[in-house]
Amino acid sequence: MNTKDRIISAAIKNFLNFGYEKTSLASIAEEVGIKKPSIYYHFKNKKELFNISLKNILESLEYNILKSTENCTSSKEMFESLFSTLLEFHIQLSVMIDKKHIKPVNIFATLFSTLDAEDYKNSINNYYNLLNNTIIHILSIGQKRNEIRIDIKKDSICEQIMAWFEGLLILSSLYSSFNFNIAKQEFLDNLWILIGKTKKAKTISLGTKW
Amino acid sequence: MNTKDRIISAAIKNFLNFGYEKTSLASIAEEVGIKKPSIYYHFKNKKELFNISLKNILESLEYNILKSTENCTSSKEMFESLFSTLLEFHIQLSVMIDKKHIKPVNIFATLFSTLDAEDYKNSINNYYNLLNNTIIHILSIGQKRNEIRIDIKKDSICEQIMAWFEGLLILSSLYSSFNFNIAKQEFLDNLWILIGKTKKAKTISLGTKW
DNA sequence: GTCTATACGCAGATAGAC
DNA sequence: GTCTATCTGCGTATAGAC
Repeated sequence: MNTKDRIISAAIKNFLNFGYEKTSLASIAEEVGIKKPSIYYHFKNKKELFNISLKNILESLEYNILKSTENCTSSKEMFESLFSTLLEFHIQLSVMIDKKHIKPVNIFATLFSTLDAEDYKNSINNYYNLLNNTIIHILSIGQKRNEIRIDIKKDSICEQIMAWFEGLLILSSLYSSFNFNIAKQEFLDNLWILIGKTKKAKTISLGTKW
Repeated sequence: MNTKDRIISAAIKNFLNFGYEKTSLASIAEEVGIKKPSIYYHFKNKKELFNISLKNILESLEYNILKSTENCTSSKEMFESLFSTLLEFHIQLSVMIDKKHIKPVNIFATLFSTLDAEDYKNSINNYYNLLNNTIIHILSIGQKRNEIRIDIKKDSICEQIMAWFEGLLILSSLYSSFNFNIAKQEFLDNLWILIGKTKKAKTISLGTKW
C-alpha cells in the first residue's frame, strides 16, 4: 500500500472510532508513521480526507451488498445472506476500530453527528436506495418462486425490514441486554410469518421449475 | 427560570444540535445572555453541564413514557399511544434544536458519538429497561384481555418492537425517501398480524369483563 | 453572581528547507 | 514527498475586580 492509501486506511479507523471532530490529523499521521504536514501533500484538508474515507467505506459496503445474494437458492436464503453480510461488515468495522465492546454500530450515526448530514445526503441516499432495491428484488424473486405471498405491500415491508435492521444495530451497540444474533434469528422467523407462504404452499413450490 | 435552568436549557439545545465537541460554552452563554465565565459559577466544567443536561432529557423522556399508557382502553391503543409519545418527544426535540429537516433522530447517537458511551451505559440501560418493561407490560395486559396471542415469545417480540422503533427514527432522519408516519402505521398493522388475535377472537374478547 | 482579562493547550493549516 | 518550524484561531478554564 502506498502512503496515500495508508493514510485513508488510518483515517477510516480514526473517524469511525472517534468521530470527525475528535479525530486529529496528528494521530492519523502517527499511525501511518509520517508527520502531520505530509498529509497535506496528499489531501487538500481534513474534510477532503473525510470525504474520501467515507467514499471508500460506502463503496466497500455496496460491493458486499451486491455480492451477498449471489449463489442463493431461495429468497429466504437471500435474506439471511444479506443480513449476515451487513452484520459481518459492521462487526469487521467494530473490530478494526478496536472498540472495547465489539458490537455492530450504525456508521452514519457515528460519523455524522458533528457534521452536517445534509452535505452527505446523496451518499446516504445512494446507499439506502441500493439496500432498498436489493430487498425489493429479493421479495419479487420470492413471489415468483411462490415462496412469498403476493398480497403483501412490498414497499412497506421493505421499509420495515430496513428499519428493523438499523434498529438492531443501534440497540446492539447501545443497550447492554441486547443480543444481536438472537434478535436476528427471531427477526427472520417473524419476517417469514408476515410474508412467507404457509408450509404447505412452500412444499408445493419446491416442486416447481423455480 | 433562573440562570442555572436557562443555561441547562440552552445547553440541551446546543448539545443536541451540534454534539458534545462542537458545542462551545461561548455559544451557550450567548444564547442565555451572559458571558462565558459565568457558566463556571453554576457548573464545575463542560462535562458536568453535559451530564446534567442529559439527565434532564432522560427524566423528561421517562416521565412521558410512564404517562403515555394511562387512560388507554386496549393494548393496541397503548402501543399506539406509546409510539406517538416517543415520536412526539423526538419531533419536539428536533423542532427545539432548529434542524432544517424537522425529523426525529436518535438522541443517543447524536450525543455520544464523540464521547465514550461506556461512561453513560447506566443511563442508557435505565432508559431502555424502562421502555422494555413498558412494552412487556402492555403485551401482558393484551394477553389477559385476550387481545394478544398467548403463544408469542414476549421477550423476543419486545426486542423487535424496540429495534423497529429505533430503526424508524434513524431512517427518518437519514433516508430522504422515508416517511415516518406512513411507516409507523404499517408497522402497527404488521405488528398486529404477528401478535394479535384473529378478528373473530377479538370480537369475542370485547364481550368479556376486560 | 457576573464581569474583564488572560493563561493555556490543541488542532488545522502553511512556509520553506531538503 | 516528507520534513521542521511556525502561524493562527478557537475553546476550556482560571484570576481577580466589581
